[in-house]
Amino acid sequence: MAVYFFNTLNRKKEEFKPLKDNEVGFYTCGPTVYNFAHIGNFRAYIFEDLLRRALKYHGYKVKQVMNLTDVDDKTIRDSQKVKMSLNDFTAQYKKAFFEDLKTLKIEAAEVYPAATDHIAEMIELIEVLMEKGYAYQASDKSVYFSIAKFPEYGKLAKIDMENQRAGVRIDTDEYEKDSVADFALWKAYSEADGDVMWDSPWGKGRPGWHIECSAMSMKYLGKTFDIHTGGVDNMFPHHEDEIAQSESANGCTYVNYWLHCAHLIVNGEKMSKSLGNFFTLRELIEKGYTGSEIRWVLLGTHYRKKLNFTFEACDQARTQLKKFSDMFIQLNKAQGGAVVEIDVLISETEEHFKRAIGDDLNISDALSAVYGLYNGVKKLVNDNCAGDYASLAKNDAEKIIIQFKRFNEVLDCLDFDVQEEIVEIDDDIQSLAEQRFQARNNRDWAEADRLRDELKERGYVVEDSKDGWNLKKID
RNA sequence: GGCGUGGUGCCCAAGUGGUCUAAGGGAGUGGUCUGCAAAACCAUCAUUCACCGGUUCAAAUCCGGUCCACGCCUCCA
Repeated sequence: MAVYFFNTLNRKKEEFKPLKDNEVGFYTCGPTVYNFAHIGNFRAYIFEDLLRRALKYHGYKVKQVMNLTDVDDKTIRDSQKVKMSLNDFTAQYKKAFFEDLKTLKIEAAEVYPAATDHIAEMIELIEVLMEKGYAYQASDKSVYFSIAKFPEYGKLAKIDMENQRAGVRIDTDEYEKDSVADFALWKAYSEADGDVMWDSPWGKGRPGWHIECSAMSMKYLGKTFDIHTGGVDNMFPHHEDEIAQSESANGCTYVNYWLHCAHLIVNGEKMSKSLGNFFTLRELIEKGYTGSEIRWVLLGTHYRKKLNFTFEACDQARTQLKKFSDMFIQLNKAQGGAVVEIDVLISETEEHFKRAIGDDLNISDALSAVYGLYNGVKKLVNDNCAGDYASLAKNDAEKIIIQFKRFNEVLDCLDFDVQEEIVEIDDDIQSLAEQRFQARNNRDWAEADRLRDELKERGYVVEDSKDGWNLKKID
């Protein structure tokens, strides 16, 4: 089954053809480790996780590389603020990042190269650019890439440098450059960098931002590779600069497919600290949401569409995921002999799902396939088993669960091991419920309702069932 | 100023020339069940796709214009 992606390079959906038959190499711009990642960041990482799982679902072997930017203005600035070494400072956020990935069940990439471990590779690449005449050292000792030497500059972001607003980015430091848009490959050491510096053929300093991605992707994926992803904001200048550097140095296409995800907004507004709508994953977990619920929300909107994050959506996620868990609990009870025609439903929804995620990661359509199975199963059980899952044949129930697990290879939000809620309940609550049960049996409705209200006040909801009652704690 | 994206029911959200009187979810409504509830289940829920024109046998989907929202052009995913 063919896979299609919307390629930013020409703004069209294209059939995906990897360099190697069965293997896909892709590079995803990772975090700058100067703080806890926020949900906007995770929108991008979830998108990339969906990409890798969709590729695997379609039978590809994947090699994903995600960089960790552990040296730049922000990491240096903030490590100095707290008087920590750059390494110690970034180490704590790297650790936090990996913990967060686990919370959101984002699959581990094959390689997580850190910029500071690849200074030598970056220097090597800059040397090639110097030799080939694409780079120059300015009077401020920094090394810049000359975009005038790369006529295709702007092809990704569709930016025509002639028409750009002149002046906005010129500050006093930048007069050294031949052209304002030239970007730094190597930044000469300045006092503000403290003890952060490396030796290079151009003197002490540190790498520019863009060069790490070019150097590290080349090392782990080759000079040309299949897919490169990131947030839309990375399109320009970051990815444009990567293309310029890499293609100038290597003389070949850098990346075949560029995929960019749209931003996340919160309650319709851009997420920002001043609006008070800025959330890290950790804050949401503290509010009581689970990783699966947040994953479901972040996964649920197509990656090229702005995702409006709301608490309402998180609550909906809880409701939706619970529906699936409830069905799994029921399916696990199957032990009857009723055989239902399940195979067609399974193969249809499987095909639907696979086609959808292969169609530029159309998650909405894919989820409709999942609900197709869900609703189809309910209908079969209603029609053939009078709604009683216990009378369903165990073998059929297992087939259904296997298919949901198959979907879960991509979604990874469904929980198959939920037990029916057994709440630890105090004896006095238990006895209130008991008394109410007795009152009901005695048809003393007034007393029964009074006891129900009392239980409610104490935080429990009573649900009557055929042969007794259930107590549920109110959240 | 330049470039780009998007406006689909109460909310979220697919569909991008005919199977669309528009998928799916949430909420709502009606019903079954129940002493009443809750839960569960069943049913129902846009002749319409921001607006105005045009192309076409046929448009939510293509073209032009208008309005609105947003992003990038300032190392923020």
